[in-house]
Amino acid sequence: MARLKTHDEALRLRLINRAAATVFDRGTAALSLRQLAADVKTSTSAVYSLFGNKAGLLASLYQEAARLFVARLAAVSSTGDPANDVIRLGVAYREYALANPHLYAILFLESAAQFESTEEGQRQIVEMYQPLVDAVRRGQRAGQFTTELDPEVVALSCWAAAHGLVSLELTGNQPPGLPIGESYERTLHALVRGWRGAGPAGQP
Amino acid sequence: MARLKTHDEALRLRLINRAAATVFDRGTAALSLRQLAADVKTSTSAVYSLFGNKAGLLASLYQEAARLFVARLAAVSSTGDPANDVIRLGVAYREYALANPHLYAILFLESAAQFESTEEGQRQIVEMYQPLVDAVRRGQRAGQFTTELDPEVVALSCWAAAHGLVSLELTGNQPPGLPIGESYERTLHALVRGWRGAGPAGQP
DNA sequence: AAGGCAATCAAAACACTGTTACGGTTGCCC
DNA sequence: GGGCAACCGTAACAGTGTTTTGATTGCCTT
Repeated sequence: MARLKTHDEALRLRLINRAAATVFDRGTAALSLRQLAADVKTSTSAVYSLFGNKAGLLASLYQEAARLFVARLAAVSSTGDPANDVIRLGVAYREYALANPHLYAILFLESAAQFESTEEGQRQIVEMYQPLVDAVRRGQRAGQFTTELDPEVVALSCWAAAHGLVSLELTGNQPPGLPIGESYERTLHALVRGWRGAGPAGQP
Repeated sequence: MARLKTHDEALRLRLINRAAATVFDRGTAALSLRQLAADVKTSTSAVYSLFGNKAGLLASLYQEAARLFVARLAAVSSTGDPANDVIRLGVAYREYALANPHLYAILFLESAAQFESTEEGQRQIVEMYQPLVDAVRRGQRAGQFTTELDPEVVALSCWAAAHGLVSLELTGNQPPGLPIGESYERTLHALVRGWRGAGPAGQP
């Protein structure tokens, strides 16, 4: 098993950085513990001492990816137009995903209920959602969104729209001849417009 | 390499069915060619003769999953209310995904630009999109959607919203305490409402 | 109709993978 | 300083996908 917090913090960092680099441009399936250990001039048992196993290493990468992601969203300043803030958060979401496709994949695609089900993972998810939920709440106060629903519900739908478009784009499941970049902001605008008024009933 | 269309079509079917069953309830990572061959009372080289390699086998599973998916969507009849047809297509989409999570994963999650980039894969994608595009086009004619955009764009946004919610649900990335099932139809309704009128400019 | 030939499947070897058991060295604490 | 636990290098284990080898088989041509 793993004993975590004694000696070589430096080795731990080197392993994490090298692993992140490999995953960053070749994916988690291409990450070999043997190769990783050789790259950092150590041996596989170091990985097992520090992270327990490969899943533990990937969990650490998950946390690192989440940290960067939260920072990216936090860098989106809030203006006096909350509805537009939601759009801008969505744009930042896509920018992060396109800039770090493999880290994004760790966060949202190949997680398969491994890290998120832990208490720490749940906390990370809530932290990632927070800026969007806040923007929606401000938008409700400003009369830009319906107040018949919890802000979390509206935020989830915006999150899912952004995630859906980005993930179709990254996995190559977009229909040919339809560049997603051109539809992206338009879709977010349409969704925001749809949440402007009206609950389950149909009138705007 | 593989020579495809000679002898044992029966063996090919047994392999596909068994592989589909395993992937269906344990995922592609848990699919071992050795175990698969043993289950069907043959040897690994049969797999290589028939499918080339594991990727080829998974490509065949992709086509099978796509076939089932297209059939599921085609089973959604079109009514006189196209906007509502879009919602019902979205519901069918989620039903398929929840009933066959691993096949859905093959189609949209772990594809990583393997099968979709082929010509056959592109054709499959277009075929899957078709019912939704048709419904949107009917909705445009009925005045339920803006006519300032191609129906493909509106359809893509609805597709992405459904895909986003379902994929967050399946991978466990939903924020705690927010069952997606309750927000699902509401989100689709909001999006349809948002596409009712107005192009890039903001007025409804 | 019989022989030759290419294709198909079985068995085993190869090059990997993650993981675990074993030892020696190292650093800390009493 | 000495005892002791922890860390990490080496090597073995179990499993994977793939390739090679070889034998059987079924079809096709002469």
